[in-house]
Amino acid sequence: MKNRELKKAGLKTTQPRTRILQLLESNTDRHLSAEDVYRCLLENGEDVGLATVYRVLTQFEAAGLVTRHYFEGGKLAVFELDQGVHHDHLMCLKCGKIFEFSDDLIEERQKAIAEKLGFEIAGHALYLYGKCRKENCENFK
Amino acid sequence: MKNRELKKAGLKTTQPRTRILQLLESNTDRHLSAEDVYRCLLENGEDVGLATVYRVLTQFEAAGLVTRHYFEGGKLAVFELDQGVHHDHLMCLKCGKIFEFSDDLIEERQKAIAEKLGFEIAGHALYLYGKCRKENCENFK
DNA sequence: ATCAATGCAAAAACTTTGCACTGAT
DNA sequence: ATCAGTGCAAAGTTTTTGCATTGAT
Repeated sequence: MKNRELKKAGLKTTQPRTRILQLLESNTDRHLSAEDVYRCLLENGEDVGLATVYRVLTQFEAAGLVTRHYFEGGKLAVFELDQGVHHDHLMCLKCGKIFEFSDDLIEERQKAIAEKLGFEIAGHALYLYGKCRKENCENFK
Repeated sequence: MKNRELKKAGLKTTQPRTRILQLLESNTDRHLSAEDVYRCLLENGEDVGLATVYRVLTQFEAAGLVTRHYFEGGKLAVFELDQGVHHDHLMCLKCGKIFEFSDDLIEERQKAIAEKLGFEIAGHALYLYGKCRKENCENFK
């Protein structure tokens, strides 16, 4: 099924691409940076280059397979497997955990606002930042 | 009045800081990167270093005078003078122009969502991306 | 066999830091 | 006179690119 997705995107089924897709699939609850992906693969004995990870993730993004996020604090981008369902993000500044949510009302309002301004929306990103409940909150690494 | 703001932030009134604040004040409709600020100052015959621009902008941010944004496409951060009124951003992917808006309903929903998840909101960012009306739309530089 | 894809190393892009000098009080 | 603030150059981070080699069809 990975192969199918790659094929559909016009990408040859290579080892790095398959492995990266697998990794993202088994980490749908996390958002990984290119460096994260690279390290994970190395730890699993895969022999990839960081440049390839960047290239592959960029290709995946172009193919609509993954979404790239720039969270507050900017710097490194993180990637998330796109599972078809749109959602926004809520990030704990203390432990870095990311929660996802979706709100029809907000989506509607966004559309209305854009329309009023004569804008054709191509994408949008809503990030909330805060502190999650202590019980669930681990310390930021 | 610039001096007052700087004093209030515990920052000495120096030439670079005053100039940068002035520049931001006369560009409230644009969002400038550190590089932008640097170039503008050089063009106006000011003799500043890029490092100083970064330092000053970071200090301004810490003092709550400016807000740093990481727009899609990430990479370079842009800065906006904080004029007290919260607002969200709508960016034209074609010409780079930024429109500001604010919607009470969206704000409310955000609060409600965070509350439901037991989250204490510290900040949030809503960015819409799209294409603005042709008539107003200049080409991206 | 072919040509896309990879790994490595080098470069690029953006930002921060060290340090000796300058400037505001 | 003092010590924060500055400019410059060097270093740090994250990401991209060039090129010879490898690998999928």
